[in-house]
Amino acid sequence: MSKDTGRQRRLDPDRIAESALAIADAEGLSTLTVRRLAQHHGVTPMALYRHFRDKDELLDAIAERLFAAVVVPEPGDAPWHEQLQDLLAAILAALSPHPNAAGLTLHRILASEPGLTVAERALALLAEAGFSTDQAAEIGSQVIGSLIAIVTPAPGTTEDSDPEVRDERFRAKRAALAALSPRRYPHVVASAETLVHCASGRRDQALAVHLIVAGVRAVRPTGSPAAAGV
Amino acid sequence: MSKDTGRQRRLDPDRIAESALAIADAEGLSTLTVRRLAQHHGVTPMALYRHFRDKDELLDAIAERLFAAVVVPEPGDAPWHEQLQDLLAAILAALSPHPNAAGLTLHRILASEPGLTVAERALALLAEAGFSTDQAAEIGSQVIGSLIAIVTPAPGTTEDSDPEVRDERFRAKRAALAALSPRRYPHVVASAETLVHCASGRRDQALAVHLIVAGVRAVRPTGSPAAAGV
DNA sequence: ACCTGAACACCGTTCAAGT
DNA sequence: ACCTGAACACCGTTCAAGT
Repeated sequence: MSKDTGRQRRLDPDRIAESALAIADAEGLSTLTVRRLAQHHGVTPMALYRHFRDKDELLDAIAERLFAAVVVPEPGDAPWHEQLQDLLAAILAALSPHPNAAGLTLHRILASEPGLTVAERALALLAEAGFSTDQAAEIGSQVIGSLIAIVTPAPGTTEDSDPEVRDERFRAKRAALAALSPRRYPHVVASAETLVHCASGRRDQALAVHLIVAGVRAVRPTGSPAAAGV
Repeated sequence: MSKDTGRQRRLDPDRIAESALAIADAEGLSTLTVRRLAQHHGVTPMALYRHFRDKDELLDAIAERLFAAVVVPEPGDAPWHEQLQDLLAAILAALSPHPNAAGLTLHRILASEPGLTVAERALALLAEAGFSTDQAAEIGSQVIGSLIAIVTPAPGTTEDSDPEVRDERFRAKRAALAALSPRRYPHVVASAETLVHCASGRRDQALAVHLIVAGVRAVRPTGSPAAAGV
């Protein structure tokens, strides 16, 4: 084994953020503590503070990783709304493997280079659609927020590693809804099964993206812009 | 002073939840601790556990208060989408005075009577629109999530009581965006001002509701239902 | 430069008592 | 029935040392 092969410090920001995300994925964001993370690296809690100023900066790094995983589609000739749909699908594809951590991205998209790349592409498409810069900012913020809402499950649904505990809570929730008065809450009782599914993150993502894009198209200013796209 | 006038225990769940919401409003959800809440009532932390099983049940009570503040419009003769728009506006009106606590409602709408009342009305309108029970559940979940996204500001924007500290952070964020390369992020830089406004919760709520309702209308099944509404 | 160890000021929560 | 007091097992973070 030569000395320069695999030469790297035990700790670096990337490896720390990676393992932090893994912990959040496996056991929930609330179990991700500095002390637990340090223990996972066989190190004192304070060792991590050489690489992150505080815990919030660690969470920033996780959000950055999530945005970096978005495969932003190249600008093409398709209508703006099709390209927007593809971009939203790409964001969802990056976030949905990490439901416990996805919420971190909500207010951090402008705080890292990968996030800015995603935001820039979205705003460009909205400008192409004919929205003013202000409208594009408003709508872009709303759209990213809706996307996070799609992917973020109720706390405690993904966090328990024991599938029995999860299933138990699942059944309990369904039973609670089924026990409601069908006279007072007929639609809630009728939709109980699907509502519980939605609460645990198993949403129809294609429908949700469709709904978002359709909404954006509908509020588009009527005067058609110089750019392409129906 | 007669004995039966104003006779009530120092602590009861309603008063506790009320003051808890006030603390969250004033100084942020992260400063709402059991110990701080107890101190506010001049009582030992454990005294609160006579009225709430744990902190999560306290948060449930706050969410219930928020849903209870929604003035659900009476069913009327207007088209379903107008009634839906009014319902969403009513929810927004109840949540937006409490941006720091609004996020609590996301996954708790089915956990209290006032929340169920709101959910039932929304599902009824979606059924009237012609959606199946499953579709209505999917779409209703998505809509409530988007609403929360409208009202929830970036953490730290409302939490600091000092307006100087808030303004300072505000300026810092705007400056950071303005300092970006206009070649790489032209649209982000152009929208910087509005993006920062949106991040701090000052969204165009009417536009957002319009976008949501328009999206719901667009994904509506084409075969028009027996019920009224264009 | 990178990590340790002890300490500080907090958390939510349990348990056994008090009145 | 309602509240207290002490304690437990945690937090994030500071500071002063170690190598």
